[in-house]
Amino acid sequence: MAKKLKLEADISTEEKIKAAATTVFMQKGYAATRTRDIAEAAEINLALLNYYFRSKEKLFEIVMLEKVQKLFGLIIPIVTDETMDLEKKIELITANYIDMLVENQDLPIFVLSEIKNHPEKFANRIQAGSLLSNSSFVKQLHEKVPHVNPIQFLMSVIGMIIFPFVGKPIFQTATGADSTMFNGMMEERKKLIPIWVKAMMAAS
Amino acid sequence: MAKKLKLEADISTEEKIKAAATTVFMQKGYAATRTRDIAEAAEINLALLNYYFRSKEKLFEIVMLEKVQKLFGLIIPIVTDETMDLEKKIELITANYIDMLVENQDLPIFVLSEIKNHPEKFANRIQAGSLLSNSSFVKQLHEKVPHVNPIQFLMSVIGMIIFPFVGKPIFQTATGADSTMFNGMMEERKKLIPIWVKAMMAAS
DNA sequence: AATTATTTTAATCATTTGATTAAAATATTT
DNA sequence: AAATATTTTAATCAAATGATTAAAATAATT
Repeated sequence: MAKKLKLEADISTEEKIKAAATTVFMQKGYAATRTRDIAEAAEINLALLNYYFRSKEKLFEIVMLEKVQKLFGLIIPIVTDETMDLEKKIELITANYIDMLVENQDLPIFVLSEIKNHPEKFANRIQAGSLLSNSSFVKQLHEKVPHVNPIQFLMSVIGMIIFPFVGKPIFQTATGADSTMFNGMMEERKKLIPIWVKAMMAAS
Repeated sequence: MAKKLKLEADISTEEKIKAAATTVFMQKGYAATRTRDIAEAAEINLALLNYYFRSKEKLFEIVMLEKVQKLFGLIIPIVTDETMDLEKKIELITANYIDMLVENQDLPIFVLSEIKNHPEKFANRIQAGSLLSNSSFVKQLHEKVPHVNPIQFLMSVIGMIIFPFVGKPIFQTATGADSTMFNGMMEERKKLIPIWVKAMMAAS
């Protein structure tokens, strides 16, 4: 066997396990994942997983927090920006989200489903909620359309962006679209959704 | 113990197990569900579950097919209707879906997540796809807005309707809304979404 | 009422699974 | 090079889990 410098080995082994855990957890969900699946994917002995991460649950929490961050972190700096105008924010949220989701298509269903299965652990810990509610984005929406609850728009925009990825198994078989076609449609949505949202605001 | 007529016992016990299985599967998902959880919820001996349904997987398939039917069955008769006009269809789909989802809030995340976890078993078996693609609803969309892929509208409408329920754990903590407030917002969406979709079509 | 068929139970299996332990291998420090 | 610390492995545990079996209880039929 080849010699390994300590630090390199440390990072490499630990990261290898975490990367494998990320892959397997995202694909199968927490409950259906066996620690042996992760060990096999990481090409390490099962005991090493517990040596580095103590338990399946602890390892999962690390993966999960990273994915929650990835799913919700994107939107916070945009909606809280005090200088950008409303329409620009909508364009940016749409484009950034779709770009990220095209590269991480399993992310939304994984995160939303695991939050639902472990609400006591994650639901409260996500303060994206209060950040959003008090954001300048919500204020701008309220100024533009005072008689509609801004959350109604927020749900719709996020829904239009995220839902195609959540419902992909359906739409895919529904339309016989391959991945290239699906991604092409998502690309098209970066233009469509901002146009639509502006029309929605004007109509309300 | 009270006497039981054979047929009554049959239906009652079998239905009791199926009802309990539905509850537990919907709440925890397939992988996290233990057959003992179901037996306990149904107040029956564990062996009875296997006596009536052979295996956890067979029982799950029965529950799952019913739920898939519930989630997708609603939309088919409307979108395939050859006489109803486009705007009426949008109103009806929205109202019917929201009414049903308010009563079955866990349905979308359960079905979509399980389909994702067992694609080989369910994804292809759902022919809602081809029905949709060739529906008069899609034709009507294409006539009204020829230069936009009708599936783009479909994804948006379904997304606006379903996503609030999928993302409920987020929006709930996000807004501090209780269930009554959430349901009230869903009620409001029955009016908002058709207005919005009409505006979207006019703007495209 | 006696016999047969159906339903239910208690006990138990064989696997799977998360985790631990003690020893071996490797790296680091002295 | 010797001593010490860290990393990795093989073997194993205890608990959980899906499923089965044989017997008991109940219902239906003759």
